[in-house]
Amino acid sequence: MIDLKQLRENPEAFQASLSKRGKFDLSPILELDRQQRELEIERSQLQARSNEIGKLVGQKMKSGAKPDDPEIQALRDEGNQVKSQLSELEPKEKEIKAELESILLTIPNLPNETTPVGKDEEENVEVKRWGEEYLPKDSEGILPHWEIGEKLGILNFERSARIAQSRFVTLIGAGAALERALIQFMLDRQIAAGYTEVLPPILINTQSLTASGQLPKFAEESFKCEKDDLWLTPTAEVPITSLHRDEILAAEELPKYYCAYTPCFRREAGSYGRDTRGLIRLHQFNKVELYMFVRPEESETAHQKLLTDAEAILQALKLPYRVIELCTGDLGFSATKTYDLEVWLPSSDKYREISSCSNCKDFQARRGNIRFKEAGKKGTQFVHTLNGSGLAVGRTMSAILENYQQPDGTVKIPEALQPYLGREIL
RNA sequence: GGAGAGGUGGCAGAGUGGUCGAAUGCGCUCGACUUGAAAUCGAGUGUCCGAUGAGGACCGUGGGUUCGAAUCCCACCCUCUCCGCCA
Repeated sequence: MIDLKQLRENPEAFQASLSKRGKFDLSPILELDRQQRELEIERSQLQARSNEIGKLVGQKMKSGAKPDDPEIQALRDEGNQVKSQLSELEPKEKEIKAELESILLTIPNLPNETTPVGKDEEENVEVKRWGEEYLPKDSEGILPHWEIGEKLGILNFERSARIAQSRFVTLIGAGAALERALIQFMLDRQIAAGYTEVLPPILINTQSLTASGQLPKFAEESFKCEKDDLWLTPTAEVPITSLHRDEILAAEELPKYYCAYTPCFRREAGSYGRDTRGLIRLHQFNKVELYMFVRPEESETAHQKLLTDAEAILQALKLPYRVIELCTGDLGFSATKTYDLEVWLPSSDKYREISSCSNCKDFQARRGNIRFKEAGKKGTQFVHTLNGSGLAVGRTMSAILENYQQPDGTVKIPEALQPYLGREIL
């Protein structure tokens, strides 16, 4: 959530910043805010009088006055009058507050000053490439990963559609083992890099999705259990954001680095016909997520670490990738600055997103009311939160299958992964 | 699913209608004592709105009763214990 107080003081700057992302009209917010504050002043004055009356009656009763004493009767009458005035004001103020809140929740984060300005993914900026020496030399006979996988009998889509729907996969034998090995490999690396492993609930409530920014705007993207106010998590970012929701952390506890393996569930509404084959776009996939709670002054440095730690997995697996920085038009709702990692998929002759590393600054912290306090200092501050995939497991598997395929139809296992899988070749 | 208990400040835990935003203990901060530390003693210590003012809000959430609600009433949510079931 954007900072209403700052918006009030500096509306032009907010408007200018947001217009880099798209069209947003902030004037209804400012108007509602003005009305709300007016009502609040009026209301709290009435409440002050009401409190005063309450105290006066109490004092007089204590010093022996009878309840039907005219003086007390008069105060009671006034009290009733004040109450009826309040009962008119309160609902009005509540309504305005609720409306204000509901609009605020739909406003995305402000882009960072350093975020490249652009209208869509076409204008993202490539930051670097890595591992070009590992690119497959010969594109002759290169198969897409789903063909490799089905030939090896390690993944099956047809049967998965029978079990569930399209956009699901069943991993079989070495395929299941490879997935499991990748998860373990990624977690081990990230734990070594300083992250604490968590295994959160993957059914999560509406408040959690609101805190991280998936709701209210993107309800269509998540699966919901209608009976229970529970949703299937679209990414571990969501439960981990709420791990410290409504908490005031001690400053010494920061930074907090978490990594989490979870399945992720996405409805992929609006992507009909895109990536219909293979492991790239599924309703259910596995991911190892990195998440940070840091002090504001640390967040830019932390962002670099996050990126480095995600990259380290691709480097260890010797998978060629590039880093791009998202432009303002392609930035996710909660992010102020995002680097995507894109891994090379030779079958489509393209780099494909395998990780997205974002700094959300205080945006999620404000929505989730996640603060920290410095001992001896007055007041609290919002933490900064960052999240990044480290990495998407299914997409990693497809990259391995494609980049490590051999002319004889087998697939080599990256060296670093061999101890985890217990074999060198599929 | 059945029965019961309970949700109060960083934690524990008092508080059943009137200076209660809330006793007490622990923790924490500062100070004294000490060569230093521990122990002890003293002072302080919630959050939010608001202009670092006045004032207001907050004792699970939302309503209600009352001049006045942490305290009474209603609904909901959550947690715990026992039984059943179950991995």
